[in-house]
Amino acid sequence: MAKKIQSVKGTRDLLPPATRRWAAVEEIAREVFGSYGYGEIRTPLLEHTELFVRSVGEATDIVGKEMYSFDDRKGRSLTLRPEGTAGIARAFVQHAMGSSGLPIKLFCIGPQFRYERPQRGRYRQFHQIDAELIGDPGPTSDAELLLMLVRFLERLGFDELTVLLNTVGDEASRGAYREALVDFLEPLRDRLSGDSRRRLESNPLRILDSKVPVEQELLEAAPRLDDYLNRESGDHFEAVRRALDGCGVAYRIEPRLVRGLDYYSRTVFEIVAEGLGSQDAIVGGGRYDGLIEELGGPAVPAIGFAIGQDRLIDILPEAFDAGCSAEPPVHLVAAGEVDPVALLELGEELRTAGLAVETEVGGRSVKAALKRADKAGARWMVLAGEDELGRGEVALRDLALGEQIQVSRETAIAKIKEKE
RNA sequence: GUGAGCGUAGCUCAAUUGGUAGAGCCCCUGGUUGUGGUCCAGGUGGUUGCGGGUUCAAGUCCCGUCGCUCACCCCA
Repeated sequence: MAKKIQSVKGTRDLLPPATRRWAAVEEIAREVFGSYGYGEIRTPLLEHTELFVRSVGEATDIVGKEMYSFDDRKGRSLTLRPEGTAGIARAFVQHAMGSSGLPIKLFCIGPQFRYERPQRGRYRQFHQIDAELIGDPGPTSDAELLLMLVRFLERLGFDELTVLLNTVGDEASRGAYREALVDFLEPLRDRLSGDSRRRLESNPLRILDSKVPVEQELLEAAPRLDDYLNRESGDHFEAVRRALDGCGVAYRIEPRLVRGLDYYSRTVFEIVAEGLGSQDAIVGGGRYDGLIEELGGPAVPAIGFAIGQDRLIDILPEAFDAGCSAEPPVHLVAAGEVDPVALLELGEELRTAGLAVETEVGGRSVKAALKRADKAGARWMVLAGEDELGRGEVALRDLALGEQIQVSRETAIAKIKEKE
């Protein structure tokens, strides 16, 4: 036997019927996001490595150790996208999308890649649903984006999810705070973990959400970010909260929430879920006012989020499946010496009438066909034998009741439709 | 990248102190020359993840490797 080839580590096949949930989630995303004026964008899976280094940030784990990168035949360094925002921002700049008026609202559904050790809720190929609102600096946009996110999750049947909210201030505020935090932590250097010590230089804010208990204690006395917010940043956050309160969006302020990507400014947020083990973040996002300019575009502010589709689908409420299960098709079966073309034609006739039809072309016994139809949960079987075809009729069997009648094709179609 | 646990039929799992692999489900066929869900009978399906070692003998013990799972880290 030849050696079997299996899927690449950290990637997985999504098989039917599970794919129905995926498609249903995506349909609902298109519908909900569409109702807020968002248009779908599809960016390449492959980008120049440079894009992520410049946007996500050199000091981040994503760029530092998780990128799925390789050289192409001409020696150019390419990377399978590890997140969605960078590519969308790149496309915005490349196509001068701002020239047709701002803001631009976009969403993107598709796979992302990170070279990590797989575990539950973490795969090398995973899937995100991104939404980005580009070109409006106002807190009302922040609130509307979050509102849309919450509505989407509600549509899927989630009702217990809470948005964790924080602000990391604008660049000036963050700069001032960063200095204060480093001044505070520097004398305590010896008591910090290796990771945190490294971050003292590269990305001090990330130390804030360290999970090391000792560090948590040390941080109790650390300067607080909100004391360093300038007037503008403070007002912005205040306005976001007021808008969310007004719309009845539940959130919890999480002062330690900072986010792993360099490009965030001001509003940042996250949603974590129960029952997912340690990979429990299902949504992350925030404002990125400097990113587009950083990528050579105009100085245009933006805000967005990414939903982890794999994790989301993992914890979808039970009731969700009922809503996306399809009506099992009518089973069309030949009995005896029947011209296969006549069977195919009959199938087409039923489909033209709007029915879903599964044709049993296996040439096996009627008994076997019935078993299959039964297992598929079908309600109807249309049986076409020599006798029936000769008279222009079919045998219509109601599998639920076990009743069978000889009727014309038209009558059969009418009967099936009537009971649907 | 680090650590731990686990790899036996398509799936879920057995196999005693090492003694040449078995069940249930699924699938196929028949019991019904064209009739399901129950039942009965039969059948297909395995180089025990892969490679090496110890042994008279390895699914079982040892080493390596690959994969899966979980945790750390990080994040979606």
